[in-house]
Amino acid sequence: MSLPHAILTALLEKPSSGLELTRRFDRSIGYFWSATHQQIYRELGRLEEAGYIRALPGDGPVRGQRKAYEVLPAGSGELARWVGGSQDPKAIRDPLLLRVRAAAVVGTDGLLAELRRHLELHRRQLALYEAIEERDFPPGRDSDEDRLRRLVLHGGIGLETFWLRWLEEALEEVGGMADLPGGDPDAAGPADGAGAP
Amino acid sequence: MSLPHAILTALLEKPSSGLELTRRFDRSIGYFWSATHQQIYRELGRLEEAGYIRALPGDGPVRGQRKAYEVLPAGSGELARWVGGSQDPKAIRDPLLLRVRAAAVVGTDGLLAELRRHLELHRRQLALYEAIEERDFPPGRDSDEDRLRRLVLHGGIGLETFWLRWLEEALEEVGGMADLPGGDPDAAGPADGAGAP
DNA sequence: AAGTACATGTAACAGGTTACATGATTCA
DNA sequence: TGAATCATGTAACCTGTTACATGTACTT
Repeated sequence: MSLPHAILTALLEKPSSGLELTRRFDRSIGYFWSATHQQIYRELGRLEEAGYIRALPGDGPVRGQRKAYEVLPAGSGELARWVGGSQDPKAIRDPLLLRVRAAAVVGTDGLLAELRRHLELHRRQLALYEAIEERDFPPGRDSDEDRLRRLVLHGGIGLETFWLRWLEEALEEVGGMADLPGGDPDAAGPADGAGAP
Repeated sequence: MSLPHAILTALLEKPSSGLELTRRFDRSIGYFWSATHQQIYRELGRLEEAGYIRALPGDGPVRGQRKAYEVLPAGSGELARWVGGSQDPKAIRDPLLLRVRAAAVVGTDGLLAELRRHLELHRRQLALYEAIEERDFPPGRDSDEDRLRRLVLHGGIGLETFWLRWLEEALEEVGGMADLPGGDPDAAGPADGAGAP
């Protein structure tokens, strides 16, 4: 239940049409909650029906034509409720960690190159976030709003930094293995791997 | 497309029934790829039909009765292919970061308590991972399989550590704000927040 | 008049979540 | 025999993804 709230946030920052939102979900907000244009149009319809947003007047309901939305009081109310509510953090669900675990049973063939590729991708993403911080949050300006948005950006920076460190450790470990082919069942470690308490 | 591979990995580590798998997805593998029992049974059916796994002989197709599966050669082949393949890292999609960003426009009411709650949850999770490392990976044992599994665990430890640090920063920032009520549009920062290059 | 970019949608499907249903086994 | 537990499954729904469809505005 986060996409509607992501859209409400984006529209509060600036009333927009579906396509403008789509563009902003390719950067900005999209760095922390991505969405395709199909999702956005579907959700705009629902939000309008729920009375959270409305189409700005002056636009007939024509198909190929721009239609901009703004948030209604009920919408910002719902958003504020959501911000202050309680939501457990979601469990980790990462394919790369899973692949390393699978490599322990079927071998690391091809894994090293993939780890190097990910390292490079995360380096670029980190550089991007750091450039944004320098550009959008120069020292001196620090309204509460700015501080909160910089805090979010620091989340992104921290996550990318984590991945860089982990990938460096992974490259060292996997690089030192002689391409361990199909996992030898008799040599396997604890049956349940990183198991339970 | 990761759930089938998570199941193949779990079954290669130890042939199991659906319920046993469900239990192991509540810990162990589940720390990095969670799944409910409904997902698991659905996927077991598909994997069997695809010829990747088979039910261990000796079990009639009775409803309420235990049915254990093992991985066939085609299954470990598919898993090895998947490990060595190419998959881009997924973009960040985190509700808590999104909520902080929303707080910049609708106010931080209720946020502080939620941040504290998350801090406590992540502390516990980190302690759990550290206990597992101590228990399952004592110094001395270091087969390639063990090193890979410990590497995965270090991923979990690194992620939890990141969250702890970020939440501490967040508590300091948000704690210093006088509960900033509804966002004042005129005082808002850059229209697109942490924007684009 | 044709092509391209802009803009809004529909349809079909896969993966994940929640609620419920059914049968077998054990034990009081 | 009735309740609790183990075990497997069905159904409905929501979110996210991919492919495609339709219409407008601008340029050449």
